[in-house]
Amino acid sequence: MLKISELSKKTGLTAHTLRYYEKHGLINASNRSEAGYRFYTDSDVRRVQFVKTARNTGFSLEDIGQLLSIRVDKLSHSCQEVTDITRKKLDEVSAKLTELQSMQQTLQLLLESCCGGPENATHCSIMEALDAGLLLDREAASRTEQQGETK
Amino acid sequence: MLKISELSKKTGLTAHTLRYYEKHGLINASNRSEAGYRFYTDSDVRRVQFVKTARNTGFSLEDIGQLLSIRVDKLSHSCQEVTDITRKKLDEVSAKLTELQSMQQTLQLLLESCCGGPENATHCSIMEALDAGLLLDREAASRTEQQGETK
DNA sequence: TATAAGCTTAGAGTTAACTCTAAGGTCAAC
DNA sequence: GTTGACCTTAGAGTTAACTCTAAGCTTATA
Ligand SMILES: [Zn+2]
Ligand SMILES: [Zn+2]
Ligand SMILES: [Zn+2]
Ligand SMILES: [Zn+2]
Repeated sequence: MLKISELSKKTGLTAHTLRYYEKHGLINASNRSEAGYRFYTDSDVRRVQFVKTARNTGFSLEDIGQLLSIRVDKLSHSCQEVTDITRKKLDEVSAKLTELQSMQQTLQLLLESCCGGPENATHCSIMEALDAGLLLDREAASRTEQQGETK
Repeated sequence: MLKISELSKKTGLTAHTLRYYEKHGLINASNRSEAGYRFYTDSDVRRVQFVKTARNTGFSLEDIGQLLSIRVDKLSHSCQEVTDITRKKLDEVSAKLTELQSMQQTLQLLLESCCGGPENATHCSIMEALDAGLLLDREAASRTEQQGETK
């Protein structure tokens, strides 16, 4: 039987977060002391670790709530339900990934185009690209910046 | 001179968002009608488009505030200031990307390991992997699932 | 027994970027 | 001259997942 601070140490989640998860129905302390202190069983600990693992995998607390419902009554739930949740999350992650990759590429091109030096920004190709709606390709940006540098 | 709804159409930002940006010091309407209606000049429009482009590139509104300060007085700012902002954002994006890629891989492995079928989830390898803290590799997960399938 | 550390609760605050509402003034058209 | 579309403001609500605070018990240690 662990007290909340002990569970906190064991899981790396703060006591605040554990109480937050409890308030939101994800976890529970099986027992309480007479004074009301939470006491966690091994089973409670495993549930918390499940939540933490799912969290690290990217699932939202709402997703995790569903996964936990399945976990406690696997006979009443199918693999398909589990994959539905997983695939939905994968799709979200993939979409976000695509968006971020596009941003990364744009930012890299911007950085490559700019001299990054201490002179004033009147010739800055990053500013120009943002002004132009990022229509410049790498070469055009580079050309523009060089004009500034060499003038 | 455009009214706010016209600027909205032109930029794809809602009138609400445009007022929000104004409240936060990013943009402004150069003129107002006697009744207080906002009127935007071409210069205002270009500034809004700059904001939108920077936003699409991933910059926060705070970043954009700094970029705008540079934009209106390029002589007092250096390319280095611009690249500092850009590199910081690139680093953030790259970090997030790494995190999401790890999630994506985990989710893909989970999906590959699970049959996704209509039978009950007592044998589900996704649930097992989450229970085990995702220590299972692809083969182990697959083996586990197959045991369930073939019994 | 007194001090400190740890526990309890309800509830407020944080973050970013919107998003929306209410209450009312303005303007063009019919 | 009255709809109806559009504009104004201040300010509240949204989202997710915490994060923290206050006020007050409890427990362990010296
Ligand atoms: Zn330069
Ligand atoms: Zn530059
Ligand atoms: Zn299965
Ligand atoms: Zn399965």
